[in-house]
Amino acid sequence: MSDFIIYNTLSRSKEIFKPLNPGHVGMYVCGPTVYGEAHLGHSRPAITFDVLFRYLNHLGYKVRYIRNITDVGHLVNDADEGEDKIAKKAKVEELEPMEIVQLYTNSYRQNMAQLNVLPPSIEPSASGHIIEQIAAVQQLIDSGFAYEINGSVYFDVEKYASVHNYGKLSRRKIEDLYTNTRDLDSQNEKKSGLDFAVWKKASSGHIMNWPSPWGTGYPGWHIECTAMSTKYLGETFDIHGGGLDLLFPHHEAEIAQGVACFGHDTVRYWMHNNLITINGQKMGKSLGNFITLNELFSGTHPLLEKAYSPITIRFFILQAHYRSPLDFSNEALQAAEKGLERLLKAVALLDELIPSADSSMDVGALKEKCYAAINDDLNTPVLIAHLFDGVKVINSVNDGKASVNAQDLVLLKQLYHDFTFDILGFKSETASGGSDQEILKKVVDLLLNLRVEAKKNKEWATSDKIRNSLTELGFEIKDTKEGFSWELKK
RNA sequence: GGUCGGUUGGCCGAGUGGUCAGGCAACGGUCUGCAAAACCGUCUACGGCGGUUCGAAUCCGCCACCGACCUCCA
Repeated sequence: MSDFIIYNTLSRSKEIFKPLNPGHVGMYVCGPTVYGEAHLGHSRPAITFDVLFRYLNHLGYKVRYIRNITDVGHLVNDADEGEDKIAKKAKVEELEPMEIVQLYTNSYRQNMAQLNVLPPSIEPSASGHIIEQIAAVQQLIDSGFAYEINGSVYFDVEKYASVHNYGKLSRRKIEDLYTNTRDLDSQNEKKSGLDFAVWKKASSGHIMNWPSPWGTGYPGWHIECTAMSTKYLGETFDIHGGGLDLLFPHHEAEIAQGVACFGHDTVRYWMHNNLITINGQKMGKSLGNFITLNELFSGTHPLLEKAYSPITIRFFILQAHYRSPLDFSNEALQAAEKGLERLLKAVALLDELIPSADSSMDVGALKEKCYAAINDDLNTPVLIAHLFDGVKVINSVNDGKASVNAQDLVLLKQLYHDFTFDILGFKSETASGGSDQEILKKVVDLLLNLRVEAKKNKEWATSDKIRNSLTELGFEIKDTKEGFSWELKK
């Protein structure tokens, strides 16, 4: 089998993945800031790195996957200078900040479960790691790369850049940054406009704050990831993932903080997923064009023609490569919905195929192609294309136009089970179980048996009325040699 | 303004020097009482201009357009 290759943003090239400790992988992915409902944009990194997590598990690695919950410290923009996002929302709704945090954390987890995103190994929250963050800030001060002014602590970018390469991840030159940095009021006390806060003094109206050696305040924007990733994964770990929008300044700052603390890089492979656009424009809270996952699942948003199931969203996202931009449209979502249905139907059909003596398909070659695709920097669109090639064969076997022997059928089932469900994380969403369902099945079977009788007697009007009425109610009726088959469409 | 990325058929979206991407839609056929589903077939594109090459969507140059980051954002 080919090597597993990952595109490392740091080197801007594809590299063979070799974990630091054989058999084990440590990965850290930037999670959500829980001050609002999860939206379409949140689904892409979650799903991308879920597939990575699943695939590494499939390869037999023991993976520790950390995805944080940011519940403190991110500043809002100019409108509310220096105010904590969570605290701001709390005032508006007159709730305790931690109530907001809990509400949206629960909501996020529920949405992730709907998308069939596996829970990470550890989901640490920033508010639960204040002590570690204070320790990290102290370490930065001790190393000489951070300084305290008026109860706030800032990272000294200029000093860092004189010894290390600041900007190596985002490929920014420090001189360019100087000329392009805006002067914000709050930056007055900083030595340089490039410096960023690692600890911020709490203003009078700031609800979320903690005591520290520098007075009452809250952690800076980037320190939580440094503190929590190294706490759980060590000073050096394998993979750090996140959205492309976090490349600068967030991940650049993380690198600087890590190097300043430990004297060496902490991350071996940096991975960044591209963003989802809507009509060619990025989604953003400030642009007001973002669609929440709950709106997507229920179809309640002016931009949506209908509801789209969570697994349809998952399929839509994985049909594009994670490093390519992906544009949202109803047409594309509906195409994804039908494609997914076609794939899942064929996989279900595998259990009904009757093996023959000979085989007209090469399962081994298909398997090799599938692994080659996923091994090439998680090329899920090519992987899915290969799976569709197999779908054609599966359907042909069912039609008696191709054949598969018993041995190949076993291999084929294993292949589709591994890739469709275990690695890509798709699943069938048709309703199942429950006594209501059983009754429903009996009633529909009864009606369709009546229809079979009508057909026998060539009473086409009756037969069509039964089928058309059921179709109107959302059933799909198919006549087969044995009689009929049906399913209830969503 | 700086830095980086993109422009592929009706739509989405792979692909990096010659050979089928794939899905959706459309059209024709097989099957069917008629359908549906499935299968077979058709639709063969690569922003513009120039260059390199026997050969370029793929490499190089220029131009146009779009986007991202530089400011909280997945």
